[in-house]
Amino acid sequence: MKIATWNINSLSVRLPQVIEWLAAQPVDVLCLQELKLTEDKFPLQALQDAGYPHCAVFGQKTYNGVAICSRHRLEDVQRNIAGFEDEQARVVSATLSTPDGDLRVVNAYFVNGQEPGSEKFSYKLRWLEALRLWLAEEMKNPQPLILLGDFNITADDRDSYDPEGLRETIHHTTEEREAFRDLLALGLLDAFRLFEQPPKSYSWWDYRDLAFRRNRGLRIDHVLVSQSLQAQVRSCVIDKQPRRNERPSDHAPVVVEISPAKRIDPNPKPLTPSPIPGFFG
DNA sequence: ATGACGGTGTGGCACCGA
Repeated sequence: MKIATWNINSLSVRLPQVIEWLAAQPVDVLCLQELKLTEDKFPLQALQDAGYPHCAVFGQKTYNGVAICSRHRLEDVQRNIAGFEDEQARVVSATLSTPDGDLRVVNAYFVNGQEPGSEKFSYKLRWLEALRLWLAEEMKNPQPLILLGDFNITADDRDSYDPEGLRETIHHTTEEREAFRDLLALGLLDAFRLFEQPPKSYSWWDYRDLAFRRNRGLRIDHVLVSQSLQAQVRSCVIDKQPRRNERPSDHAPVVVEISPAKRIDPNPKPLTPSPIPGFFG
């Protein structure tokens, strides 16, 4: 089971790249952020034709917008954070129903925050706290959960091309990193850091100043899994390939692979006797 | 220090992203 997250910065513009990427990386579930379109403009047919008939879409005009596109059925679709009034379409969650069991998928486009001290920054902190409180309730459910998307936060200095020069600037502030740690404290793990990774691994690069070519980037797109899934996480990688496209998104997709849970067989078959005489003495 | 790049909107630029 492969699940991906990708901020595509306008689905209208990036649809051909999304379809092309899915052909090369046929993940089971693709979580998209920054659709920048309303639901009536969502290219459902194209995704169905690509093998993703189950799409939970939460859009709005101009900004934001998120979607979960899946090969498997999606149930109990929820929009935004329960108990938090929000004009902006930033979260869509659904229960992924597979033969190997259910998984709650929470796809989020976190608030950017612009600049510490700004009105948008305080909105970011309120949004983060609301998310934490809501997920604390969600985590009481025994089913495994995955929280993924564009977090707009570097978890620590390894996630930034210039941690010293950018200290306490947006995506690097103590408040944001504390909010990230508070999410982990709910019982979630940063899937990317479960594995050895190439140094200077980033998921976003500014369009300007040849930032991608110079690898001046940030890792702000994250995959967090509930602890019960830890033993099943096989890999977590950033796919830089689509960032090399002609008119790319500024973000690269992140792909996590999760193996099915090993179940204890309640009726194990008795061991068959060896056909080789005398093998067992 | 600033702007650079790219997307959207009903525009002649401003706003937003990160």
